[in-house]
Amino acid sequence: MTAHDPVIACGNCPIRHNAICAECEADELSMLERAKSYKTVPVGTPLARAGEPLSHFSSLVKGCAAMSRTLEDGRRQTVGLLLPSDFIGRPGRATSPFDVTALSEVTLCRFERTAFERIVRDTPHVASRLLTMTLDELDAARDWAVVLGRMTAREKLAAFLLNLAQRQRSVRGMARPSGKILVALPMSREQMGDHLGLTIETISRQITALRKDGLIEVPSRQDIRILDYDALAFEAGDDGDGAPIA
Amino acid sequence: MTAHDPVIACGNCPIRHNAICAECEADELSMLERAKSYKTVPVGTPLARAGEPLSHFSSLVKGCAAMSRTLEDGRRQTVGLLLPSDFIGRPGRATSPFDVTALSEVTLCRFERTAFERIVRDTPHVASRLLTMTLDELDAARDWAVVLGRMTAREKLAAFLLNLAQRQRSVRGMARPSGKILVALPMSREQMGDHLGLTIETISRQITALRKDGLIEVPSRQDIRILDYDALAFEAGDDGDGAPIA
DNA sequence: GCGTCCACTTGACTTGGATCAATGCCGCCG
DNA sequence: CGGCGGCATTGATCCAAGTCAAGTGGACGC
Repeated sequence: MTAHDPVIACGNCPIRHNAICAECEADELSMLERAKSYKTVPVGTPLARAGEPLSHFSSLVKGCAAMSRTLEDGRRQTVGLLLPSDFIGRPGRATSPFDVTALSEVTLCRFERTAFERIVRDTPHVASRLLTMTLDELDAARDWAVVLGRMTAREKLAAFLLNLAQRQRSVRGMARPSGKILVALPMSREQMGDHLGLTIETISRQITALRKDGLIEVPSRQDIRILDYDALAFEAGDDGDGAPIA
Repeated sequence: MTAHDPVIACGNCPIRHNAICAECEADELSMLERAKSYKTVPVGTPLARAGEPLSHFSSLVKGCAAMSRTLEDGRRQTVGLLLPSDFIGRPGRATSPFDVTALSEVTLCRFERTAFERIVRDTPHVASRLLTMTLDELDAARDWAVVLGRMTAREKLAAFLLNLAQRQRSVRGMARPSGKILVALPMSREQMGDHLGLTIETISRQITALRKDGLIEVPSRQDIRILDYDALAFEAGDDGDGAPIA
């Protein structure tokens, strides 16, 4: 993206990790250092509420959160699952268009919003990195539209498990996995339903079906072991051409 | 977003229109001028194919296009409707993740990809504008997920008509409309179905239903007149709080 | 160790939208 | 002007997922 490769790493904080490079002045680094602060919150904490002001731009360092919208009659749709390296908020807008809720204990790397806007404006590496991240999120959101609009319940569940497996692995630095993979479900069946546009009962039935078909094991409520990655990818309508399912 | 307001306008081309400002050097302007070229193609032209290289970054100046993915079994989902000011392609990636097809005669303002990447890198205003546009598209894509995941066929159609009405008006510089509005449908029933995750028959039935309920008129196959904007917004689950339906 | 609670699972039935099958309508071309 | 072809509408039926209603089972407190 830029002429500089990221060099200086900083734990799981993607802003500093990806946006600062050794060739650039130390000023940028110290500016980011001064502006950022870490915060850890327990499971269930609302990190943002739709329409309400958001004082910080944050990047998720640890844990898992869900971005969702709830209609007046109670129907809820999760529009994004946030895992480490994903961000909350945006420069140039004071309010969040969605609710964001911590699905587990969550650690955030936070930047006060106006300070962050200044950083984005003055630091081409950060702006460039943020653009790349946003474009990637956009592609992922559009991929997910295919799942929501055109897939059966079984395909939706398979796509979800594969997506989760890939993202959990990629955080740990692994490429496309294969064979048996233990996937940690950081959410209840209800939240899975909200993510996939299904009811809790349908989620439950499809988990049972995939289990009976030998594609997955369910060691506990919050874990699913994928027994045959490629077979599950086939169920998800992924023809194996590497097209990412979100 | 930036310290500079856009001043120089250029027809419907959003890059130059929004990204260049009178306070900045003339160099930026002439660089963009040299790099860009216009191209007009007839209805049905493929503007991009999923997985295949994309030589240009383009912005849509006139007409309408659909971004879609087709599964192997023929199921298709439109993941984005492109209207004037929307863009095709992205810096930093040579291939398109989706098919893009012209739904009408389309005029593009095109920048050769590597030249555009240089412009984005060297011109903070363009980069900043592109980031804002991408963040807006991301919000819109996530809003659409609520429609696809949680709405009934009737609600989906209502949301679609409202969305189209708003976007067609906003191009012409109007805010949220009300009363009777003629919406031009730049697509077949099949393409509407692909956009909403419904079949052609369901689209047809729901149009008939909304017409019989006095919410819309159907003067021709490619036009729908909204008779009561607020009532239609109610059908779409829009509580009128101004929350955009995509 | 025993009850209680709550999330999950399973079963029975309903229903919204898909599917299959005509039929209608309009534009176009000879 | 008349026939042809493709899109759109309408009707009849089917089925996947939703809804409503019991169970189950593991975690936790007492």
